[in-house]
Amino acid sequence: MKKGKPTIHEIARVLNINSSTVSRALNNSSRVTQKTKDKVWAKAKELGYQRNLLASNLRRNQTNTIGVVIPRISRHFFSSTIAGIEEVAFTSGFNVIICQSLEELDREQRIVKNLIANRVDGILISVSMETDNGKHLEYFRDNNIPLVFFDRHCEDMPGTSKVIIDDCQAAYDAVTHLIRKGCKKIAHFSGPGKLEIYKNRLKGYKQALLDHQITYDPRLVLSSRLMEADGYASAEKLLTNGIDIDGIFAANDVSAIGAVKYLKKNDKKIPDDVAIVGFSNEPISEVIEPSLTTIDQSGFEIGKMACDLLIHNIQSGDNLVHNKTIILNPTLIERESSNRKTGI
Amino acid sequence: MKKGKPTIHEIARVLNINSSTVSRALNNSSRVTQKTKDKVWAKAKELGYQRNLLASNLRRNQTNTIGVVIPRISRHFFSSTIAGIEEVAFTSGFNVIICQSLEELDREQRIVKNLIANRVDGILISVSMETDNGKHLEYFRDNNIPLVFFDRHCEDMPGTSKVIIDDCQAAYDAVTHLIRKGCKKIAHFSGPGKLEIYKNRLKGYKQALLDHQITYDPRLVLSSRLMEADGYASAEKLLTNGIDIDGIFAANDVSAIGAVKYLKKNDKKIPDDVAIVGFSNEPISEVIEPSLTTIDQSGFEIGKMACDLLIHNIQSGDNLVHNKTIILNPTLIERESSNRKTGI
DNA sequence: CTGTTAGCGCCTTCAC
DNA sequence: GTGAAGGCGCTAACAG
Repeated sequence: MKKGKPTIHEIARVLNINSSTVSRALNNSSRVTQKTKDKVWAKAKELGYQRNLLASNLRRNQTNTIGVVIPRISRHFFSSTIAGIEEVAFTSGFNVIICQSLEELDREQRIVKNLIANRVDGILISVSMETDNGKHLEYFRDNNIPLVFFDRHCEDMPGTSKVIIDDCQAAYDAVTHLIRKGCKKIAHFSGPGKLEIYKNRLKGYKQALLDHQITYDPRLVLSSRLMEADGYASAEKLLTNGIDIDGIFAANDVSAIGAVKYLKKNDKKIPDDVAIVGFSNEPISEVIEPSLTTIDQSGFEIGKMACDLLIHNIQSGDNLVHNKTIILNPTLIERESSNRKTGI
Repeated sequence: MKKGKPTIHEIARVLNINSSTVSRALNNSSRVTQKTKDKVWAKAKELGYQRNLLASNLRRNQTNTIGVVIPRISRHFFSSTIAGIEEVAFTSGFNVIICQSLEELDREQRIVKNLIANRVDGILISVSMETDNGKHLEYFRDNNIPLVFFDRHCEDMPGTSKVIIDDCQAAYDAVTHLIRKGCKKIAHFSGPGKLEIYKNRLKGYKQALLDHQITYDPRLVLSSRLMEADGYASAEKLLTNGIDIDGIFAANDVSAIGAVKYLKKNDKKIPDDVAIVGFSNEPISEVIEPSLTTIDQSGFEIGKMACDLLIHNIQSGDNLVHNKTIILNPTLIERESSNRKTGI
C-alpha cells in the first residue's frame, strides 16, 4: 500500500505507455485511440486517480477560475448576485471563489492579493464601504487581467468594465414618486459617504427636490453603516426629536427595514399614506410591510450580466479593448397597500 | 516591457543572488540575513512580484485551503454558517472555497471532485437534499483528508467528524411546548425525507405525541422541498380541506414563514394562541410574526465549531484518530406576543 | 496516433 | 548564510 496519490506517470507505468498519452487520454484529446482512452480511464478509476489541478493550472498558466469579492455574503442582494454569477460561470466551465471583505478595506486588499496569487483568470468585485479608491486593483489593469465591478464601483478607475445601476436616476424617480403622492418633508436615509452609489443616490434626491421646488434640508439626511440598527436609530432620532417628516427615501434595504421596525414597534404614524421608498430586492420588504414601495434591483440579473461580461473579456483575451459599462435602470415597484395598520 | 510576470528567478537575477535565497527571504526564513531580506522585498515590490501559489502549493503539497459545500448560499442559516467558518479559517491562515450544491446531488459530486482536484486540505459539508449516502465522499476517508459534516450529515459514514444538533430532542421539546400550551392537533411541516435531520425531527415529533397520549395522525405530516411556497401550500391544504389543527411544528424556517404568510394573507386563525414552532435563526421570523417561537440553531456557532474541528484535524495530521461528533442542543425561544393581529 | 523532451514557478534537501 | 540541483504533476512542442 503506497502512500502518494497516483499520478499520470503511475498509470502510464502500469499500462506500459507514455504519460503524455495518458494526459491526452484523460483530457479526451482527439489524437488518441478510443481503445487507449478506455484503457486509461479504466486504470485511472481502478487506481483512484484524481487529477491534480494545481499542476495542470501551473503548466497551462490558467485556472478557469474567477474570483468574486463582495462585502458580505449574508446580505440578500449579494447572495442573489452570487447565484447569478455561479449560474453563468458554471455553464461556461468556470469555477468561482467567493470572498467577503466584511466591509473592511484591509481584508479586501488581502483577498485581492490572494486571488492574484492563486492566479484567477478574472475578478468580479463590489467594493467595501471603506474603499474609496482602486489602488489595490491596479495590478489587474497592469497585467491585463479582466476585472468587472458590479453595483459598488470605484470612480478612479476609468476604463474598467462595470455593471451598475443608475443610482441618481433611480433616486430621482423614488423621490419624485413620494412628492407626487404629496410628501413634502422627505427624509433620506443614506449609506456610507465614501461609496459612489450613495453619493449618486443623494444627488438624485437633491435634484428631485430642486425640480419640485422643495427646499433641501440637511437635517433630513442621515447616513448609516448599513446596519438595520442604523435605520431604526435614524427613524427614532427624527421622530423623537420632533423633526417633522412625511416620507422616507431609504437608500438601502436595511435602513428601510430598520425604519419600518421602529415605526411598527412604536406605533408611530406618518401622516401621508405613502411613506417609504427603499432600494431593495429583499423578499423581507414584502413581508414586513406590503405597501413598502421599492426600487427593485435584481441581484441575480446583475450577477449574471457582470459574469457574462467578465467571461467575455477573459475569452477575448484582451481586457482593455472590451471595456464596457452597463447601466441598469431599476424599476420602482409600488406594492398594494393591503394591511396598513401602522398608518405607514 | 516583458510579458511574463516576474518570478523569484527574475528577482534573483537582478540581485545577483540565488533564487533559493529569494525564496527563503520571501518566506521569512530565519536562515537569511535581514539585509538580504530587505533587498529582496524591496526588489519584489519594485518589480511588482506576485507569488505564484499554484507552484508553491504544488511543491509543498498543501494548499492551506478548505472547501465548504453547502446547499444554498442564500439560505440564512448557511450564510451565518459561512460567517463562522470564515472567521475561524481566517484567523488560522486558511483560505476558504465556498461552493453551493443547489440541493442537487449531481452538482455536489462535481463540486467534491473539483475540490479534490484542487487539493484542498480539508472539507466541510452540509449535504444536499438529494444526498442519501456518502459514496462520493469516500475519497476523503481513503486518503486521510479531513472531512467534517455540519448540520446535514450522512448516516452511512460512521467514523467521520460531525457537528450536528440533536434534532430529535429539539423536535421533542418543540412539540412538548405546544402540547403544554394546550395544542392537541399539531401539524408537522417536515423537510425532504432523505435527510437524516428531518427523519430525526419527525421522530421527536412522534415521541412527544406518544408521551402525551396524543394519537399520531399521518395526515398532519406534510413534507416539503424547503421552499417557502411549500409551507404556504401545506397550510393552505390543511385549512381549506377542513382538517382540524390547532398548532404547527415546522421543521424548517421556510415552511414556518410560508405558513405564516398564508395565514396572514387569508386572515385565517388558529384557535389557540400559541401556534407555530419552527427551526430557525432567520431574523425574518422576528419581523413577520414577533411571537413566533423558534428553535434557535446558531449557524454562526455551528460554522465556527465545525471549522475549528476541521482545522484541528488538518493540523494534527491524522483525520481518523480525531473523529469526533459534536451534538448541540438548540434552545427554544419563545418571543413576546406583542402584536397578535392575525390571531396566530 | 504515440513517444521524447523540456519546462511552468516554487521549495527543499544537500552541500559548502 | 547562501548556492546548486532536483522535482512536485502536468502539458505543449516537436518528432516520428
